Amino acid sequence: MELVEAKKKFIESWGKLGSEWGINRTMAQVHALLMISPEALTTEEIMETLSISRGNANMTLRDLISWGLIEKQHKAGERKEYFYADKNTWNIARQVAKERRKRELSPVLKILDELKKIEGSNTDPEYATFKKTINDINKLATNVDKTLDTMLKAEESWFWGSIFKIFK
Amino acid sequence: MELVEAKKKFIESWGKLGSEWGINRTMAQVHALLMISPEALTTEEIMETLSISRGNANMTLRDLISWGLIEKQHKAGERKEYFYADKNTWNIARQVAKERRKRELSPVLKILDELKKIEGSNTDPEYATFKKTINDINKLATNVDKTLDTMLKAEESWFWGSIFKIFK
DNA sequence: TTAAACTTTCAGTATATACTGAAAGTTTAA
DNA sequence: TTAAACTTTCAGTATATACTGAAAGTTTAA
Repeated sequence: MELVEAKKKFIESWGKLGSEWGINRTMAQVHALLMISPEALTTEEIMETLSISRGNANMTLRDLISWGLIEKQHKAGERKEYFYADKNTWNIARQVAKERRKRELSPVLKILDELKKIEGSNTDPEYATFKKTINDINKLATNVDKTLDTMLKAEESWFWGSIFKIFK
Repeated sequence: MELVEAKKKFIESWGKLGSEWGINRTMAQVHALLMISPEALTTEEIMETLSISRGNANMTLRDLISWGLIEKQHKAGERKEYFYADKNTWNIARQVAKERRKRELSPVLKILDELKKIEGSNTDPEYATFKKTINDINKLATNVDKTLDTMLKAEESWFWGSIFKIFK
């Protein structure tokens, strides 16, 4: 396999994985492209490489910036904006975890907290089952939340070292 | 908040969370409904409660079964099929992790493995960056894979106990 | 066997999501 | 100021995804 072909395959796979995880395919592809690009790229170059429109490229790049996955760069004496992706995989994973926690896990935790307060009689099976399920999900979600919190603060080698020390 | 209202809210939230994670909203809602239902339900009851068509209900239920999240039950002397959801949250989490690992993580690992083999010169920045990114992602993905493997075999209390012992 | 009671399929349609491309907006240099 | 070189917006459209509902299929009981 040629490098050019391998790049294509990587971009394609990353896009597919993204779409399976609720991330816009194009966004994942642009991210993939920038991750394997040694230099920052312009909107123009991204549009051309991935065959997408200017509008799409612009929106997607802004989105990636809001996810903290890429950054704008300015080159001296140039008008164009360049886009550069952090290539440290651990940072990427942490960044994604951080954003998803904020955008998705936190709101759910808030709702679970409210739902925990519902009153009723445990002799009512409807109530008992609801109560138990909500409590269990809440416990799990809280544990995940705490683990993510630790992960966000952790160094990669320490994190995996700790995990594997226990899990062996 | 009344129990009825709380149930609605839970089903709605679960559906939203699902759709954010690449799971069909209706599928997540049906699962939510069954999770808070003390008794197994018929297709008919599910259709009515969630206002969905027979076709949709049927497909969704089959999907949930293929994810290992619900099961068919037969009641003596009845023609109808009943659907029942495992209510153990840890089992649910494990089951979802297991399926997503099989469906999504494994294929990616396979592709990364291929892409790792690409040959080239490290003096070529295009090659060097590609190589490094692929290797890093591969390492991370492998670690995640191993951790999931442990999780799949683990008891809930042991798992979280171990995690928090280290993370404090 | 038949027919009632169910489940499954799938063509057609609706809905949600993503994308285009041109127009409007902004910035910079002269 | 002007105009060239860019970026942003967004109405209109395309595409992907989900859903409906009726017809076909299956199972069971008598």
